[in-house]
Amino acid sequence: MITKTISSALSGALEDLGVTVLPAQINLEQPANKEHGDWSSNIALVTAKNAGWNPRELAAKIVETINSNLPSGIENVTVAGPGFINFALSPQWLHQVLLAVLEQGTKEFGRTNIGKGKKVNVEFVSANPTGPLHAGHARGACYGDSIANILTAVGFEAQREFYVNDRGLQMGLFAESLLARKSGNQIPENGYAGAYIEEWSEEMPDDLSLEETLDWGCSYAQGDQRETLEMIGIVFDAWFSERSMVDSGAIERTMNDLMKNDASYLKDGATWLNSSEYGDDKDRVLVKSDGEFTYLTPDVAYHRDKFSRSEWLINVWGADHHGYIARMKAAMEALGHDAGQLTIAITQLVKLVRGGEEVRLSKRHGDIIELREIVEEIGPDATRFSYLLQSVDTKQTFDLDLAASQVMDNPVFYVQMAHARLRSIQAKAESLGVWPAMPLDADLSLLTHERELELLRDLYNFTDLVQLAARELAPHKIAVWLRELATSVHGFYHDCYVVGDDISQQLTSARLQLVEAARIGLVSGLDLLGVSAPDSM
RNA sequence: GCCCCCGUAGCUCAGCUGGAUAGAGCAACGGACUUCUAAUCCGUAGGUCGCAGGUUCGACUCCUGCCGGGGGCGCCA
Repeated sequence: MITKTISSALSGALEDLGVTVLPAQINLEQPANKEHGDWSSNIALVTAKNAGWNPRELAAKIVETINSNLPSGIENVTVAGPGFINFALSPQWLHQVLLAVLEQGTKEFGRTNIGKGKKVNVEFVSANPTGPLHAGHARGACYGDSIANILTAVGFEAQREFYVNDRGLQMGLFAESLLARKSGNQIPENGYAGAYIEEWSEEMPDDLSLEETLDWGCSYAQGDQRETLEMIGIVFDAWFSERSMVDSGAIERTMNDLMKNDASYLKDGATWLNSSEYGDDKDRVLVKSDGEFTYLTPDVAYHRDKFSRSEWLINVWGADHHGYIARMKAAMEALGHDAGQLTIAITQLVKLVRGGEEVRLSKRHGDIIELREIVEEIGPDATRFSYLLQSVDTKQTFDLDLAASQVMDNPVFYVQMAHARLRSIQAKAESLGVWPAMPLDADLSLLTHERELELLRDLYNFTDLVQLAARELAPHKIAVWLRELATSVHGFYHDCYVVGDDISQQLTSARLQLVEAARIGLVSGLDLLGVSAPDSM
C-alpha cells in the first residue's frame, strides 16, 4: 500500500543523510487537518536530537532528498510546523481503496487474521437465574456480544458463554420467595420481592416442593433471560450450569488440586485460598465453616473448565465485581494457568434516568427496569447502538424518555438512514437498468469531489480500526466510526447526485461503485455491533 | 485507609501507540428543498481539557500529589 512507499522513501532519505533509524520508528499518521496533507511523519522530530540536527533542518534535508526522486502516487512533500513531513497524494490511492472494498464485500471487508484462529471464550451476562434481565445487564450483554463479533473479525475463534449460578444461597431464597408468594405467605427476609415474583408464581404449578420450585424457577428465569437476549439478537454458544460441576465432581477436584499445590489451608474451621501469595490483598475463604462453598469456589472450577477448552478467557463483569479480579487470577495461577490469558473487562454502571430522575436498579425490590421493556420501547437496534456508543469505562446515563420519544436524537437512526439512502440510490439505478449490471471499467478518476474522497478516507481506516477495537476490546470505536462514515454518506448524498439527467453516464457508474463501497462499510460496521442495516426507514 | 473507573462546550460524549489551530451530536442562532428519503446538508456561537507540579522538541494523552463524582473492599452472591 501507499504507506509502504512513503516509509521506504523516508528510510531511504535518512540513510542517504547518514541517519540510522529502525523501521519501527517510522510512524505515519493521517493529520486531522486536511491542509497538512494525506499522510504525515514525525520522524525528523524523533531522530533530530540523536542525529545532532535541528528538527526543521533535518526535515528539510529529507524532503529535498525525496523530492529529487519523487515516488509515483505522491504529489508533493513539504515541511511544516516544528518539523513534520507532510505528504500529499494523488487521489489515485483512494481509488485503489475503493476497488479493494468492492472486492472484499461485506463478508471480507475489515477482516484480518491477527487472531490466527486462537480460541477465545467470552463469558458475559451470567446473571443469576432469579429474575428477568434488567437495564444494567444489557450493557454487558451488548458489549460482550460485540467484542465476540470483533474478535471473530480479526481472526479469533470466539465462543459466547453464559455462566448460570443455578445453586447456592440466592437460588434458595428465590425458590422460597416464589413459594411464599404462591401460598400468600410473607416473603422471607432478604428474599425477592419484585413484581415479577408474583407473576411468575402464578405460572408455577401447585404443590411443588422447595426443590421442585427451585428447578422450576431456575429454568423459568433462564428461559425468560434467553428470550430477552434473543430479542436483541444475542445467542449464546453455551449456558454453563454451576450445578453440573457438583454432579461431575469438578469442584471437588479443584479443591483437591489447590490443596495439592499448597494453595489452600484450614483455619477457623474454614478452608482458605492462599491468594495473597499471588498478589491479592488477603486470603479468601473457599469453604465456609458450615461446609458450604463460597461463591468463589465453583467459579474457580468453572474458569478451570474454560481454560481446558480455550486458550484465552475474557470475562465481562460489572463494576461491582472488580474486587474479585485479583482472587480469581490468584486461583488460576495457583492451578498452573497463565493469569495473563484471563482478561477481565469491567463495565461501569448504567444510570437510568426517567422523567429527569434516577431509577434505582435492584432485583430484590420491585422498581427495576427490565431489559425487555427497553427493547419493546425503543427496539433492538436502538438498544444495542445506545449501549455501545460510549466506552464501558465511563458510567452511562441512559435516558429512557429520550430514547423513547426523541428518536431523532438517536444516532442509530442517523447511521441506518445513511444506509437506507444508499439503498434508495441503488433502487433507482436498478429501475433504470444501470445497476447492479455495473461496468467494471468505470472511470474512478472521475471521483474527485471532496465528499467522495472523504468517504474513501473513512473506508480506508476501517480495517485498522477493527484491529484497534479488538486490541482494546472497545466496540464504541466502531460506533464512533460509523457515525463519521454516516456523516460522510449524508454529505455525499447531498452534494453528489448519482443518477439523474445532468449526470454523465460515466460519473453515474463511478459513483455507483462508491455507493456500494460505502454501503459495504456501513453494513460491516453495523454487523460488528449487531445492528441491522435496513433498506428503508 | 486501600483498590478500580470517571472529570473535555449548556447537556451527552469522542479524542488512536504523546503531535500541528482540542472534535461530534443535541440544545441556541442564521441559511439551503422542481431532484436518489430535508429523519439531510451548510454556517455562527459556545473551552483555563478538575487543580498543581514533573517528563518531553511537543501533554487532553505519560508520571506524582491533591480536589470532586461513582463503584468495591464479607465465612454475601
